[in-house]
Amino acid sequence: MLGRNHLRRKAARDRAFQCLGRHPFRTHPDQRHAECRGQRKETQPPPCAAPPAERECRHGERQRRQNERDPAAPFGHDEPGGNPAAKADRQPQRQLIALGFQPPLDGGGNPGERRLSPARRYASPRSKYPPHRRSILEKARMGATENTGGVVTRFAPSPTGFLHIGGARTAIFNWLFARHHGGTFTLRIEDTDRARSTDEAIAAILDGMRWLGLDWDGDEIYQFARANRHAEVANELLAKGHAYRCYLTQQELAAMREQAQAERRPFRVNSPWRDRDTADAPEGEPFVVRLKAPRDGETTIADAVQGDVTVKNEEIDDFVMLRGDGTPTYMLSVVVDDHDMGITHVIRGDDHLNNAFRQLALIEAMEWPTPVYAHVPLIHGSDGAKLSKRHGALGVEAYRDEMGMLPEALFNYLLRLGWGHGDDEIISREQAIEWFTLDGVGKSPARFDVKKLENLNGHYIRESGDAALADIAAPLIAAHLGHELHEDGMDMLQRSMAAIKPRAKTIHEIVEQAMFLFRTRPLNLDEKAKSLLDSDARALLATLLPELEGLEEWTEDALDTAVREFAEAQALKLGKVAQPLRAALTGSAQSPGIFDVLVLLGREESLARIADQTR
RNA sequence: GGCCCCUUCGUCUAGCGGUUAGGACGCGGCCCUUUCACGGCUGAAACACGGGUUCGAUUCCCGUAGGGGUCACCA
Repeated sequence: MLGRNHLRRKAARDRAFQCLGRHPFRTHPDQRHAECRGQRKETQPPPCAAPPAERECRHGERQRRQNERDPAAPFGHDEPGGNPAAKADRQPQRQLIALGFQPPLDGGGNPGERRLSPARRYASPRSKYPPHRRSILEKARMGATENTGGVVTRFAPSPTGFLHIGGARTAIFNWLFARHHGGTFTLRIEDTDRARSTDEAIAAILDGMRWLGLDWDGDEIYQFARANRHAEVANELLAKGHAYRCYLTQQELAAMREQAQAERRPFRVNSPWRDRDTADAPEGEPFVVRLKAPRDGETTIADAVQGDVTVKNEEIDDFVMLRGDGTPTYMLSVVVDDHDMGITHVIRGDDHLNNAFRQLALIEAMEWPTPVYAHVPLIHGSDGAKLSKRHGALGVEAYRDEMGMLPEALFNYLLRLGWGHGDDEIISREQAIEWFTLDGVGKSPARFDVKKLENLNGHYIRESGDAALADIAAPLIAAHLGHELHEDGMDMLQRSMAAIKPRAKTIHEIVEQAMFLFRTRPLNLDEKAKSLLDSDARALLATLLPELEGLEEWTEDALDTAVREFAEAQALKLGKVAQPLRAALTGSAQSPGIFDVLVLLGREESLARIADQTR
């Protein structure tokens, strides 16, 4: 798996870092121009080929800024404070962000269908600031970015469902990468699909993020709120001749598609409007705005995970940027937002790899700097099929609520799924931040393995504090009992954790195993407990009972001694006494150590439960 | 179907031209033991296949097979 892939990936990474001017070893300026990410071949000279004086090479531009800051800066932590010149250089970007927060387009979307509350379009649910103040906040936030490690990542879920396991892992990778480099991790809600986006999904995603401890910098950004800005870019492209109005109808498109299929050749939108004179445009007819994607040559992306990926430009179609109703499509929105937010590293699912080429065409048309791409392989179900909503892809809250997982466990498991650091398995959040780099990410898809997750969860349960576990378990126990736990109940639950923890892989197992503490007499015995308590056993307990009643102190040591001496006197193995005792005390054949049980239950309750079984 | 990507134990992975191919989960055995766990020891278990390159390929190159992704006025 490694070998060639590894080397290719490494080469791609090296190049990527060179373009950012931050490669740890090869920092000679001339070398950095040799190969650039996402360069186009043949159609035009490589972006860095021309001397910067004649042609503004954006890579050179970024390069120069970098050098101005600190030519000898070490990798990754090179711009605290920045320098005024560099700062001024980036100013325009931040103003774009500010501009972006305007009311959406008039008539955009379909008003009747809108399911988001108006406020939601402008601000996060927790933001108490009206739209007009957001720009100020944004400026402050982006200003903060200047003082970090220069790395800016984003997690960009679309709120059409819960935060599923694949999205959670993408979020973790983005978060880790930003934190590792002392950079900025942003969250952007891609709610441009008005029909499918819901407030519930947004709440679930934010909730899941917080539960996993993935804190994002600044307020989350709502993409739909920036529709005006997206349209603005499309119009700019139109003005520059990099885009065109396409009057092709859905029917015409469908016909073209069918024909291509009939002739058994790949379908690609080949709009007659691409090169038509604007004067020919039909008056008042609806149109979409398409990007004029390059048609000759090929494009190579130096992906930080996948290595060099090359696609012929003829494969890239003139995708739609503005719909018939004037609203922006996802393809436009991501690129504009990523640019305006200053995203340096786009870490996302493999399924976007093909999109990256389209997006790159747009980026190049705008002459914007290219981010580093890192496309991580998808997670598959245990049977190797793609994880989908109806196929085992649960929301993270299901892992918490239905499967009883701890966030630490899910975090650790997801981190290890598709990423490795030598033989390390148990990795704390802190350790992960220290270790996480993109070259640890594998290229092949991983299968989800619940058993391993559970094992990890067991580990983190054992590591957890008794009070914390009791707090998580208490409401679940209360739900079973039908009433809240009293103070002494909570106390007993917490004290029982030391004995229960090593036996549980999930929170539900903790609850299950703690239930015996709260059952009321006379206990219901399960099948195994019943067979344990045959008449001999009951007689034995009857003999043992006065011994225990006579004990001066009810401690583990005292009980241990008493029961062992009793067993010896009866010429029985300890197990012969302990098992009936366990059945009588817990109603089950398995429980924590019997002396733990006796102590936890207390003298009165223990003796009463034993007595119940001797009658 | 076109294009793109992937392929080491059942699963997650280590491996960076010479290794008895390592670890973890799971599975089997043993030990510990009052049950169940925890813990300790231990066993079975993998380089998809075929060609090259090389003194030597799990590792580099090319095919084949299998798997995945993507081909919207969805994101």
